[in-house]
Amino acid sequence: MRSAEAEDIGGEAAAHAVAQDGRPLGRRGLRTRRRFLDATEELLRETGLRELRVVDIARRVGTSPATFYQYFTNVEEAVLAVAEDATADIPPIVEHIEGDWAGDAGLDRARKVVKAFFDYWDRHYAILRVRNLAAEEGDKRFRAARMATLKPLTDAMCDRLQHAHDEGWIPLEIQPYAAAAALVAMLERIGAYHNQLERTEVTWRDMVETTARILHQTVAGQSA
Amino acid sequence: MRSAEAEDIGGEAAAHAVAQDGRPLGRRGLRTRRRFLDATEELLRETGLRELRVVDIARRVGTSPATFYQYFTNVEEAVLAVAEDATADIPPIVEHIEGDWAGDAGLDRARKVVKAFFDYWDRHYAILRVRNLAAEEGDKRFRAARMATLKPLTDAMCDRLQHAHDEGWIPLEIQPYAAAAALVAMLERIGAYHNQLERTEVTWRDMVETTARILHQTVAGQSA
DNA sequence: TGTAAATGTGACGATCCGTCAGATTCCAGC
DNA sequence: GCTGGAATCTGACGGATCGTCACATTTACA
Repeated sequence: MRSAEAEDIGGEAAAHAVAQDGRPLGRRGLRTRRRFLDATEELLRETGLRELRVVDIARRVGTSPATFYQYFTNVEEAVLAVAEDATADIPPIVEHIEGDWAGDAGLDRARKVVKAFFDYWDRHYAILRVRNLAAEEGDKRFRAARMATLKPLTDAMCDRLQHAHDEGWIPLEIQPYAAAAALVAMLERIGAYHNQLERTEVTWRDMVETTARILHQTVAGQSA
Repeated sequence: MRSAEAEDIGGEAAAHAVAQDGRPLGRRGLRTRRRFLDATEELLRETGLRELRVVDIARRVGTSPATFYQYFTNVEEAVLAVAEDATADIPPIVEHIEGDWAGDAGLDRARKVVKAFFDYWDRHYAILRVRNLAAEEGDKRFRAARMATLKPLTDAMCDRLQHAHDEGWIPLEIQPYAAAAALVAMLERIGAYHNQLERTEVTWRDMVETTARILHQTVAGQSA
């Protein structure tokens, strides 16, 4: 439910959003921009990246393609803006990571992290997978957007691994930053397709519990 | 180096390859088809998925777009064929997984697996990331292609985890299939961007060693 | 209410898609 | 080596999307 006063028109970027000619956007402009972004994400869920057409986005918003180009130079830019919005939901997950990972409390912490991460991907899967592809294809803006979400997670995880080192919980051959990256990579990939894995043999609960245990074992090692 | 006698024109699929009207392909046709596939993969490396144009593929092969459509109904189908070819390099990795994972020998086995997996991704990254996107976007053919490469790996890994269970190396709460999927997911994701992680702080060797240890710890647990 | 800024659009040339009829190349059999 | 039919290739075309521009409409506010 949105009120007219506190209308949600997007994250950081939207506040400074400008039209293609550089002028700052007014109330109506911001609303239109947001509708384009919503339509972009919807179409990304419904059809694939390659089938994403400016015409379709404009049609869904009920406007003409020409209008679209007043807000974005091309589809990629709209997709990028959607991707940047997804960064806003990361801080709560980081908070779950910070704290004590020792023993059973740590295992429970691991479960919370995994659940939060799965939930995050379930909400944003359409844009996240596209963002990651673009990042891997070398687009610097998308790479920066991915970094903005993964760095806080990796840093927090790295911090815990460093602590585990100091406590002697895990072997010295495990490089904290490398391990943090590996664990985040695991979470990211499973987040992307855990729903495809869940069948009769493997349930959502199995995936969460097992992933949490791998995570905990790696971060807390012999702490129990 | 290719001889005229034993010309490599592609994997399984190519042998049964037919033109769009159903006729089987002759010698020249198979060669042309292979050139289209090579050009497709090259362009996938050089430009992105969204920029992949039939015109460009045809131009690179030195033929007209019309010719392309005699071999494939659209770009997706050519991309799919390239993806299916990449399955051929999987068996050697599976062989590395099979065997005893206990103790230091197991750790060494883990290293071999990680190296082999990284190498596999380095060779095929362009097509693999596109294949995975298409699979996640719901395309059944791409999903099947991914399954064809990941299932042997996951099954082999699952087998080792089951064995670890039986030996009491790892806790019962770790579900073998779920854990196998998680580990393969980790390998896949790190394979996709380990080169972006490797900087002054983290070297290729760090990534291999750390990933191998996470892998070994999860598969062999307290076996040492 | 009037006016300037903000926002939206029709129309257009360029490019790509996918198809088809017809041209060109290959090769087996004479 | 010649030839007819099969295999392969292509020019040309209608349809669709892209991205741009000059101009129309709406909004904000004095």
